Amino acid sequence: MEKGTKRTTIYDLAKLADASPSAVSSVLNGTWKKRRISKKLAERVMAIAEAQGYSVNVQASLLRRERSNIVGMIVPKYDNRYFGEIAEQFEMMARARGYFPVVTCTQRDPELEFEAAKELISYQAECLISTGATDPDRISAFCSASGVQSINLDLPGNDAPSVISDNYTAAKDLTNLILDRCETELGWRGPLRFVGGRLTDHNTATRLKGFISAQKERSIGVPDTHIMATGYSAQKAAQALVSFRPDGPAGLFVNSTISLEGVVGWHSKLESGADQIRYGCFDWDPFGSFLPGNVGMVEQDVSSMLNRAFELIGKPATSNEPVLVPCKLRAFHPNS
Amino acid sequence: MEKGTKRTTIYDLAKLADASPSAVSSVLNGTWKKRRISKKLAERVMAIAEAQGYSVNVQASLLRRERSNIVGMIVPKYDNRYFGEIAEQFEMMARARGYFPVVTCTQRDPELEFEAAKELISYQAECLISTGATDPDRISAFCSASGVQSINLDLPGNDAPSVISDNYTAAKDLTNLILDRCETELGWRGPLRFVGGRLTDHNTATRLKGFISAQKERSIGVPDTHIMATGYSAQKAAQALVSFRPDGPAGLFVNSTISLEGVVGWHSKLESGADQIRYGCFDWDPFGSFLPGNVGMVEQDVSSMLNRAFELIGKPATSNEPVLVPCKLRAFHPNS
DNA sequence: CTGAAAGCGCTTACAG
DNA sequence: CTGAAAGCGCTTACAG
Repeated sequence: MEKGTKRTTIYDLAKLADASPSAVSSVLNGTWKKRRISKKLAERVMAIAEAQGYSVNVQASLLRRERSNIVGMIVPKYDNRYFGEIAEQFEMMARARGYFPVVTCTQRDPELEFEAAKELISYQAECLISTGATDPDRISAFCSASGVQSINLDLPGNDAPSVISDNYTAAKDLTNLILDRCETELGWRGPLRFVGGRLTDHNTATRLKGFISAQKERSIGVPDTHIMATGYSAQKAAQALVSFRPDGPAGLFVNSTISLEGVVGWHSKLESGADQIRYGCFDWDPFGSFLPGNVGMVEQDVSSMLNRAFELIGKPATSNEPVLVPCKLRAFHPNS
Repeated sequence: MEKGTKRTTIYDLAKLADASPSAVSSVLNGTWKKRRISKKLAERVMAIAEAQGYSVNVQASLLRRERSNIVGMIVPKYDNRYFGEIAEQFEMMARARGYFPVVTCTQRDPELEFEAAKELISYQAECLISTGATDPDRISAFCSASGVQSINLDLPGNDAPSVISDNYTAAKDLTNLILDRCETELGWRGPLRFVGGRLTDHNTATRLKGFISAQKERSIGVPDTHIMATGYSAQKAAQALVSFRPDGPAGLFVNSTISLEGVVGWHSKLESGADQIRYGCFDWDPFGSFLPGNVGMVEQDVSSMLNRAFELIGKPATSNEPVLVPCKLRAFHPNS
């Protein structure tokens, strides 16, 4: 409970306990047992430390040990449940493993991404997880130049191990769900439309493949005009749809909850035929099941992905072939 | 681009540049101009540093300077837009001011909160912002014992300056909005019900006051049974409503988007009379405007709150009287 | 059972 | 214009 401008150090404690700084240090970091320091001294030191509100200067301690315990993560945004959950679970899991997690949000900006990575490395991060990074290879290169391990999450890279969702299978499953619902509820057989994302984005491209292939298996051809991958934002999704005024049944594969916002906005403003629309979304949001027309959503398995990522930490990279993690498909009740 | 187990240090650079470590250090941290080091040497050093992929060991640098640049923030959850936005904006604003932001998510667990605070202080955080903390005073006490500044955000404390939303006014405005809509759309005049949160929670209590007082001004008395502040979770909100089967018009003041989930679930399962229900929510979610029956939401002004908080950093505390920041009320189109 | 000493990588008054 | 030296707070072989 000392009040002062300077924080208490082991030297202060040593003086108060009438012991050497070495002994104090050893008591405080738990090595006193094997240094065979007397229980009596140990207890005295611990009591004094407690009374002084002492807390170790980790900066100094880790500098000496040449460690940092920091595992860094960069994440694009907290504006959907997916990344929010990733950040949250990452923190908990890292802490449970004795690391000090530092998560940085990089606003989907490649420059910020790289700056954040450099800063984390300056702070001696021991491992860096790049989540949904636009340019993961640039970060991996910088990391490896600094002797720091890097791992890609959500979006794969070539120069470091990657853990990503099995986008292809999940997209296929979702497409089949939408098709089934269109058939049973509307008596309509497709083809569906694909809304949101960018085709240059790996995940979008993979999902599109699943989308196409599910329909191909039913002998449904998808015209190019049905692919509306115009970007990541509610406005862009809404824009893509502005010229689309359905005159009968229609089905949409919505890529990400961000696009979903735009789709729902468009849907709610249709003056007629809204009940002839069905859609499903790749990504999860708790309000999803209450949105009219929404038949189901894909929830990515964040815990499993992170578990796989943590398994890679500290291990030498064997292969950069992405680890694929299955997603969960959540189907909603029929819109009768 | 050196590859090796050891990171490059200023000593390595000094050897390569044939200069002293002091000179290298000074070149690299920008003080070389005032130390009048020759431009020639400076440029040589910088070129070599670049070539070696050198990045300063901030741990060592800040230890020497007796600083850390770290500003810590603890936040309960990323499971709604409010806290997600707080974390995101905090990071950007901190970075813009030259700090190294570290955000920790504490799962609404008082113990985790305190542990996280201690850890942040061990890492020499210079200031700690406690957002929505269950026991902010405990954290303030620990901080002040370590000579670290602390600031409360979202939820006030007694032992450190607080920046919070003007819950009373916003709740009153929201209540008035719901009442107005009930009157014009349903021809019904209340009283409304209050759903979600805990009365022991400061914000809930304050919002409840605004809720009551708006109705009092219209001479509407609110029976105790209309106050259903049974906790923070979708299930609890849904549970509270399970026995409530309206046989006519009804209006709900929903406290937080977490409770909103429960309310919307309940609402969507009503077999009849759903169109006679109106509700508004204290907190913002982008899907809010698409939820049937939702007349409007309160959006807390995250930027302003954080601006006020940053103004306090580094300044000696003058008063612990909470700073109140106005909220924005977002009204949705009539559900005619 | 315990302490003196060296050193983690940096910075900065001080003395040329 | 530049370097040697001390020191930030800790840890840990080493020598009693």
